[in-house]
Amino acid sequence: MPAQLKAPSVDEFRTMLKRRGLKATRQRIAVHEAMSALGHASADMVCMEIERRGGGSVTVASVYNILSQLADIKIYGRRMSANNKMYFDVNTARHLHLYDRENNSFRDVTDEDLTDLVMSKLKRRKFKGYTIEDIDIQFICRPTKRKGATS
Amino acid sequence: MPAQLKAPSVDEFRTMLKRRGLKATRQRIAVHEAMSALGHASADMVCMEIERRGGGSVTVASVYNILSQLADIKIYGRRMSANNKMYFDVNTARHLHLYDRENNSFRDVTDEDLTDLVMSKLKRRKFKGYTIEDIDIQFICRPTKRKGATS
DNA sequence: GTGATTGCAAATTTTTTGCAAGATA
DNA sequence: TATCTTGCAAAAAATTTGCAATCAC
Repeated sequence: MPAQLKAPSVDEFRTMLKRRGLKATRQRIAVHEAMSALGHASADMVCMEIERRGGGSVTVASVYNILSQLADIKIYGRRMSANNKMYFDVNTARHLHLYDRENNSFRDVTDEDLTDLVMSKLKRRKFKGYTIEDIDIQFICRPTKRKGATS
Repeated sequence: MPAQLKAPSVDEFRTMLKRRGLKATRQRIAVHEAMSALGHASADMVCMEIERRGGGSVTVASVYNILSQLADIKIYGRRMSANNKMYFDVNTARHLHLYDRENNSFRDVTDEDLTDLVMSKLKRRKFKGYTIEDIDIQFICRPTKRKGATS
C-alpha cells in the first residue's frame, strides 16, 4: 500500500525558513502543521484544517500567499487538480501521485523503479527548444465501489 | 520532433456529435475548428481564436459549457495547467504531454514505448480501493533560452 | 526598533447558472 | 414544431493585491 511520505518536522521547517531568511511566524508554522497533516491540500483546505485544530486562525489570503511563496522557493510543490483549485504538496522529494478524480484528492506513490525507468528512457529524448525540469506521473483513479461502503 | 496529433476533422466531429444525439450547432463547430487549430486551449483562448478567424463569435460562457460538455462525453480531454485555468485537449488518444511552465502551453509527445512500458509496470501494482482509469505523464519544461530569440 | 508579514477588504480572474430568445433536426 | 442550445447578465468560486497594523528578530 502506498504510504504517504513524511513531511519535514516543524523544527526542520523552521530551519528551512531560516536558511531562506524567512521569519518563523505563527501563521507559517500553522500552515505547515496543517500541510503535514493533510499531505496535499488547497488553500481553503489548509484554512479549515488550521481552524479545526484550534489555536488561532489564518486568513485565506495569507494562506494563499504563504503557500505560493513556499512553493516558489521549492519548500512545497504545486499540483494541478481537476477541480480548478491549486493544490500544494508538502513533500518535494520526487514521487508519483494517485489522483482520485471523484474526491479530488492526491496520494503519494513511491516507485523508484518506475521513476528511474522513465528518467533513463527520457535521456534519449530531447525536445528541441525545451529544457526538461521535472517529470510528472500521475495515476488517474476512481475509488472502487464496494457494497456497504460508508461514504 | 514531437508532432501534434491530428484532430478529428469537422465531418468526423459532426458524426461524433450525432452519435451522442447532440446537434451540430454553429457554435460547437466553431469551437472544434478553434480547438483543432490550437490543440490544447482554455476557454478564453478558444474564444479569441474564434474571433480571430472571423465568422461570428461565441460567448465565453457558451464556450465553457461546450468544452466541458465535450470533455464529459470524452470527445475532448481535460488538462490541468499551473495557471489555474482548465485546458482542454482536442485529442483523446493516449499520449504524453510537454508542459511549458513559462507560457502555460502544452505540446503532444508520442512515445508508444514509454507509455507501454509504464502500463506494463503498472499491471504489477494494485492500489487498494482504487481503479486506475488513466495514466498521465507530463514533462515539465521551460523554453531553452537562446540569444537573439524573438519572443 | 525595523523591516518582514499578516489581516482585511476590495479587485481580478475563472467558471457556473438561470432563463428568455434562437436555432437545429 | 419541439427540443436542444446559446446569449446575456449576474452569481459563485478562486486567487491576487494594497495598505495599515502587527509581529519576529
